[in-house]
Amino acid sequence: MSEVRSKTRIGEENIERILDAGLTVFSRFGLRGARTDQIAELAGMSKPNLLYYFGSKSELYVAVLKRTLDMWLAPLRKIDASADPREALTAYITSKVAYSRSHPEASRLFAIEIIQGAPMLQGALKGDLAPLIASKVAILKRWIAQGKLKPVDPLHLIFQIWATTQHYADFAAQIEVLTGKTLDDPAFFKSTQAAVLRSILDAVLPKGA
Amino acid sequence: MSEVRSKTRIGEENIERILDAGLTVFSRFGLRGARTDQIAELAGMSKPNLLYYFGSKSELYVAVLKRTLDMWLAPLRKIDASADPREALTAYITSKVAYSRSHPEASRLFAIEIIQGAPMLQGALKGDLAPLIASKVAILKRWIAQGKLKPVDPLHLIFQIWATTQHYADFAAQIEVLTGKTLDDPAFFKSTQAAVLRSILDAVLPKGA
DNA sequence: GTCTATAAGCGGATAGAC
DNA sequence: GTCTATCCGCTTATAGAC
Repeated sequence: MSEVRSKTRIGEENIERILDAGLTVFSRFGLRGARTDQIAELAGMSKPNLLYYFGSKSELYVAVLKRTLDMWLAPLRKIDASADPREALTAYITSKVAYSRSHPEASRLFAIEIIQGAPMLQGALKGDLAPLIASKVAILKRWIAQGKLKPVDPLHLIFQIWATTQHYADFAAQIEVLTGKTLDDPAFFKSTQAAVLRSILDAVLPKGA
Repeated sequence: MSEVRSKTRIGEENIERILDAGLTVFSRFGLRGARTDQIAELAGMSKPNLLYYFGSKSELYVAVLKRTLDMWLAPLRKIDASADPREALTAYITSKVAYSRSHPEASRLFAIEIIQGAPMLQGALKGDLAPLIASKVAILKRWIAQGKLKPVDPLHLIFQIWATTQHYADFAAQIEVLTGKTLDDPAFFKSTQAAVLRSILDAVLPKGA
């Protein structure tokens, strides 16, 4: 609720370290399951010191969510009506898979929050995400009307992209058991990107496009 | 670790109620975040009484996971080499989406467990799931060799099916914000099933099949 | 088998010295 | 700004009567 303290260099550094540590722990255990102790230790400081910067555990949780959300939505914002659909979708899907490799914890953080009913994220979903999605749905509809995409349901298409790209971050533990690989393996990363891209483009691009 | 008590009718009933309540709470908060109190209340009994049947919270958690896993894997087991690929995949995908409607909590339970690194499920993944997947991958490969499927990566195909079908259970809160609908809405359920089915079949069935 | 009461310990948050 | 010490509520689990 209250303001985060400190604007000195060392203070800023500590805040960054706390937010990073918070992301790691919250993305694994959610708000309830996370231990403040664990976050403080990971950030390399004492628990009271952490609480000097963030007044409470849930305040820190909200700060982590908020910081991560912008980065999370960046690739989607880039989809532009004037772009070529194939190129725009390719760029979006490619960057989403890359994001699952570079920021799996961010993906898992939102996954846990949403699985729990998005108690802290409801506002952001309704206030920020919903209008953003509405505008992108309009773009997809225009492309469909122009015959540049097959007449698929735009929302289901977006869900499909999210599901398949984020799956490799959220379910990495299962994927590693079944394949022995992670996205950090260059060959596996490449085959993943290709498989996801191909299945979606096949489903939405008109024949011969 | 220890054995679950009681084999009387009333005892069996209580055990069922506890397992059901455990699924509801664990699927929302995971092992750490779940409160034994809450599970007991939902099961309509006192906490000590719950602990009479299951010695500890994590023992109950493992029991819930175990009970749910079989049901979870049932549709996959049915995929048969002698079946027609289109029919087999249609049946599998259709039943997975139906399962996301009828048992969203089961889906979310595994999602949370796997996001957390599958600490309790590692054994089951390696011992039960891995061999099962290996056998289904072999079937998919045979179909590809016979020209009945496009030459896609079988594992990525399975991941794609899991991702897109389970997404509607795991991210239901987000989907409800964005569409105003849940899978309990008959029209939305139908459009979801159609969209998921079409995108995957389009991606894997040879042209004209 | 089920309850009330309670032990035992964890974990979030604060006090106050430095 | 950071630490040690500590408070206190909450949660798991047990004891023991019924």
